[in-house]
Amino acid sequence: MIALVDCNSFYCSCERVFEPKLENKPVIVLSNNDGCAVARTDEAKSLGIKMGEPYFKIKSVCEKNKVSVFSSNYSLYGDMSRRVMKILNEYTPEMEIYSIDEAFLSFQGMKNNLVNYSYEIKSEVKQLTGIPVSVGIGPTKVLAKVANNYAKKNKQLTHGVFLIDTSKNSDDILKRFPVEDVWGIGRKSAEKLLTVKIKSAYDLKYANEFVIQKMLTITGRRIVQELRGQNCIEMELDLAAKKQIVSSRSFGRPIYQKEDLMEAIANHVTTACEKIRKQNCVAGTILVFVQTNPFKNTPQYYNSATMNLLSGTSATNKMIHYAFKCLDQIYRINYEYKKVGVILMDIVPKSLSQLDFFDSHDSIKDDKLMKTIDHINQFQGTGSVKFAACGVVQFWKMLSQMKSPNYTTRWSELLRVT
DNA sequence: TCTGGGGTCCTAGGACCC
DNA sequence: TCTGGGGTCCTAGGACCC
Repeated sequence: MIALVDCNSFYCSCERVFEPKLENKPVIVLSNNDGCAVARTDEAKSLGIKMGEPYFKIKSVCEKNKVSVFSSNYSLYGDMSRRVMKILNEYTPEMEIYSIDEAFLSFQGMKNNLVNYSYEIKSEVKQLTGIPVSVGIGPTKVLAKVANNYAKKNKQLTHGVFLIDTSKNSDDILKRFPVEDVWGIGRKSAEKLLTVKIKSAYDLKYANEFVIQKMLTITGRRIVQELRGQNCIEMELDLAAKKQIVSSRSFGRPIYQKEDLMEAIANHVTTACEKIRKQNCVAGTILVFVQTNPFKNTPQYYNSATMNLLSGTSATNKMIHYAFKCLDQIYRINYEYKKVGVILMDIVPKSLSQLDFFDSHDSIKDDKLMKTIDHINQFQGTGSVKFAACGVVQFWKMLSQMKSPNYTTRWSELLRVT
């Protein structure tokens, strides 16, 4: 059996840990730039606040109902996530960290009462971190997901833990489970399935798998089989290296000048290169894109430029240089830019990277420089040393007006109890 | 005024090879 | 009238996830 442990309204729960008076009150957390609601507590959901809804549209609802609104605080959520995952790992030798707030736990070969075991996990996580979780258990990942969803939606009945198997009684759950809520079935697939009258997880489970494959490709067929209790989606036990690394951000205000775009891009390159060095890899291709605001009634422009490097690199200085060359190709004057980003691709382990005859690969000097920079920034804080191209004022920075303190990652912002 | 960011997998079709 | 068969690699775009 496999368990899916999922933190309830994770970002909101993190905020509540350090502000307990928010318990049982509506809380939402906004995306970057204070754009959309990306996490809502049950209380906020029942006010009708939808996932991904722009904040400016719900602001009045929030004010009227005294909803606590937070900008996202990723250093806090990342740190809380690490704490939760560490505890989960003590309950199984095999675990897949699926996202910042979810993990699959293998219960293979365990003889315990799995439901009771899961209650134990749930209460330990709550006690040691303050984060409430729900646990779904099933013979496959898809069924564990169904079980988790059921546990979350029926808290009174399940107390946050639910097991689903391949027995007849479980079919009753699947009958009442909308097919669009099945893991891997999105809006488009649900629309297609509706044309052949498949509306529930139950309908999908007993559909002809070859017909489903025709409609939804092999991915859809796998879901059918998983619903039947047949394992098709493997557990991924070790942290796979990223195949592409993206750093991008919307601006807090409209940007016109090339110099400002360059500054932002230099920062994105810095972030992306730090990540790629962390996984001991180099990138063979860089892509830079620029974009105006599609929601605004202004002249629209989107463009990107790619550069294939002769030899892979992870050196920030080199990559900034290439990124600027890309920008030269796509920058057009007089547009109101809203967003730029950098994507690193063709990522391979540094040890396997092809060197080049004319020394455009990472020289020993570059390697030393990057190591030193990473080391300083690790101990003195991100951005303590950086390339001048990254700028100092950074007035293009994003909005983040309601951010909570970095309670767990910054000495100066520790919670004070008075 | 105001609408996020970071990923993965799959397929069709083009280009190319013998 | 009439033009093979089998294969690989690459890319863009779609769909999905959190």
